[in-house]
Amino acid sequence: MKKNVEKHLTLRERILETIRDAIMSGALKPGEKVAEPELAARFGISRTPIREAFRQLESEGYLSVIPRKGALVACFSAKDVEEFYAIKSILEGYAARKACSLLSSREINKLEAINEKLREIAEDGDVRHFFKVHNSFHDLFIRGAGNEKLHDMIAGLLKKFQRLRMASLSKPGRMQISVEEHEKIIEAFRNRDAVLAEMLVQKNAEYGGKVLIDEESTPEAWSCKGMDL
Amino acid sequence: MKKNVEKHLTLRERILETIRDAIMSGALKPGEKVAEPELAARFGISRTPIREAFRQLESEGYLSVIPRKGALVACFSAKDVEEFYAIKSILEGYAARKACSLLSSREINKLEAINEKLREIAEDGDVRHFFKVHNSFHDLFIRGAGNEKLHDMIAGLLKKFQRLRMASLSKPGRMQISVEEHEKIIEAFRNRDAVLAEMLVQKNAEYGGKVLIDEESTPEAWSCKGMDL
DNA sequence: TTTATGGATACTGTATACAATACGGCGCAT
DNA sequence: ATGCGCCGTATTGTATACAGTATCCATAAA
Repeated sequence: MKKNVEKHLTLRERILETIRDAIMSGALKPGEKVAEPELAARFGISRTPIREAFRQLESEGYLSVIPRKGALVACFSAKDVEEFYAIKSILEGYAARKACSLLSSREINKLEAINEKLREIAEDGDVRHFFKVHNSFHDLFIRGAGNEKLHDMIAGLLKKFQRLRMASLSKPGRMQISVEEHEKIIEAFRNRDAVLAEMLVQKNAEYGGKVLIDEESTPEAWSCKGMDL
Repeated sequence: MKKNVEKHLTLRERILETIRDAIMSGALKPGEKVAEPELAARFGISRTPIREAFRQLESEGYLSVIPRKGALVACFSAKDVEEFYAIKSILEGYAARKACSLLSSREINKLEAINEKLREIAEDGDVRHFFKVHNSFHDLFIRGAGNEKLHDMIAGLLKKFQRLRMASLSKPGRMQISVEEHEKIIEAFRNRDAVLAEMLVQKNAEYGGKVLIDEESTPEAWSCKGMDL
């Protein structure tokens, strides 16, 4: 669309995106082995860029690389999920508190518009689309906190756990609840009630986590229970 | 000492540590170019492991790699510093709040012991030693929050900004103040006053940042003002 | 004197070749 | 039949070779 100019991506960068997308989308499943020669053959390139991409994916937490054994797609334990949502809750809550006094009314209107769109999408039941727009909602007020590093940090976390959050939003009625919660959050922003905004966002995040954890005992898609590793 | 058995580190892992240490210690200065061939020659190895280490260091934020140009040691802007300490404050504060109800009295005693040691070291004025023990103090109660991911996240952040924190602790009187603040934090832990503990830890972190930022205008060691890049 | 241009040089990006190690299967002994 | 050990194969770790591009400097023109 707009970035067609930048065709000078290195192979490493492209393969990095490709693998990361495959992991996020679930095409590569947790616990699954990812072999260099196979990928090299599949994409018709040498192992070198693939290995370098592996190193980045390892640092980002998408792969677990065991020296001289190979790379596995990272798994989540129930504890990981719990911890993730706790951290998400804290960071997003803080972002909301800060954003409360920084957001322009124009931006708050934008949030309102996004949420109305979400309401429509929720009725259609298109989870993937909902997810995308939902992200833009959170992105907007998190950016609004004026702390880039915080924004990047949250974005990185969310990306890594994308599959989980998608699963959370897929639970019946979850999308509608989300829209209503957003409504309250927007109201808090309008009233410049930082304490309330922080609290609401925290609860919102925590709820997302609970939805997943309460359903434990079912062997969720993200777990690796009983895998040999 | 205990892990001498594990001599089978890959070259990549060793070079990774070496470069990271060089950056953290300041041997490689912010903005400085890091060339692959030079390192390869210096350590008598090929470029391959070095390049892979670069990819990890890039993901960890130690290097800025510009495609087809090379790698530079990452710089900090005043905004970076500000944002860093804001995030540190939030995360450590939360850790303290959680730890408050989870720490055993045995662990609180340990904190007390560490702080007494810090008091002694502060009198000697050995900043490096103080820094090390100081880290173990924070590490203890952050682990005490029972959230591993949170601990790893904070540890990663701190590592990246190690030079800054060292600079902060080096300011005259800073070590003594730190010891006194720790004393109050321990007291809050003993009284299981989670709200107070969180507040104190937050203030403690914020203060560390202020010390650095207030001294701006002086071209600090971590800044890259006026560099060509 | 300043700027533009061209080529030499050096570095990055990628491929390939080689070395070292882990895995799996087969045979043998108990 | 089962367990142990050896060997072949496959995969990872590292080195090297080669291609493409950016940088630097010298030379020439304005």
